[in-house]
Amino acid sequence: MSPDGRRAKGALRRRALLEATLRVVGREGVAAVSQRAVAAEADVPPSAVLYYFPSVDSLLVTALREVNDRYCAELAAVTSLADLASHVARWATQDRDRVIAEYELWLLAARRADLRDELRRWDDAVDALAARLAPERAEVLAAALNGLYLRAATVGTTHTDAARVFDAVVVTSPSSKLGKSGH
Amino acid sequence: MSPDGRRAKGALRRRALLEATLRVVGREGVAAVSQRAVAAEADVPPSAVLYYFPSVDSLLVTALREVNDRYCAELAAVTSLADLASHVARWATQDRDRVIAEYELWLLAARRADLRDELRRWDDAVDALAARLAPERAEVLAAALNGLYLRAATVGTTHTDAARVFDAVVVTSPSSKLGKSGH
DNA sequence: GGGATTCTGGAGCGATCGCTCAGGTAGTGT
DNA sequence: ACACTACCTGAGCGATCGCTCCAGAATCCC
Repeated sequence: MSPDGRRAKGALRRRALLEATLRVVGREGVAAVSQRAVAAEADVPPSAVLYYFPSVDSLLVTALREVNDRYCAELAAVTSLADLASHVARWATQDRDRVIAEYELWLLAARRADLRDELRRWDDAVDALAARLAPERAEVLAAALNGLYLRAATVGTTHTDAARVFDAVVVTSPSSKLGKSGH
Repeated sequence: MSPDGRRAKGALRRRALLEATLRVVGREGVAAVSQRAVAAEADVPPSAVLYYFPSVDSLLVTALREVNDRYCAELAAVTSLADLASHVARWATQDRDRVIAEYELWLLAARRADLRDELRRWDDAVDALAARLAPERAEVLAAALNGLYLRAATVGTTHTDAARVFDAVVVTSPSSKLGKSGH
């Protein structure tokens, strides 16, 4: 192993560029990701972008893969429907920009054949979570989660909103919904 | 009323530009909408774009509003859950490009404050439909519809898939799902 | 016909894009 | 100190962007 100080510095800059890319996507969208915009956000010269990545596109793709990693990991760590509801509520309240950024990247993946596998990872993570939390209602839960995720990008969804929907998914009878809503 | 041939011709070109815009969005995404790209798609000179619309952006916004009109009208015409399921299935099979295009425009609206009302129209149309088809389960149905719509852009959802999810939304007991699945 | 209005479209300006490249800088091994 | 190598960067090229401008063609009103 050579603890080459040069390489270490380089790896640090590479990471800074990736995070700068995510910030730009969150703030202004995928379309705003350009060599110069990311460089300015990361406070490095524009040519550094194309030194660490073969193209601007590959930088974007790498950032997308990283976002997907984080999302899948977050879903994998969810332990219960109540836990899931609080995640959804947090997305809708604090992380709205992040949710929109993820949607933009998701849409990018939906359009490009070479990113199809990233879409699968996303879907598989959702399906696995749904199957784990509500085996008999997995399909509905997966659809509801995706739907709430979409709503989170639109308008503020509160914790009780999300919890109520998930309750309704697994409840034994719709009339029992009168039992309790606010936990 | 004056059947001015000049204005009639102009209105025709204006409409051709709008539909060309939607085709470009469907095929290559919002980012690909440029003065020259739309002009080429509509087979008019580039300067015509900025004659009929004050800016490229306003052309895009007008196209977005039109897409939203169509989507809301389509939802308003749905009569039953079975009907809704067949719509979802058709989106996923034949209209995948259109769905992706609508998502791109939806995302554009989610990011811009001046298009917030279009987002509301979208959500209201979904909520109204859900309340109409399943009054006691409106929230879940709305979330599930949004979730299926998202899945439609990803991977092929069949008619029975959608129907099964909607059945599960309104079914009285999850154990009754054993009754019939493949219909 | 004449004149006003509406539409058409080519030229081109300044800005930005992704990307290339030659040369400069800095850390490494001896 | 030295050459060596890996890392870094400013300048700039060709292409495209949104948009302006203006001269000409088409059409309606009189």
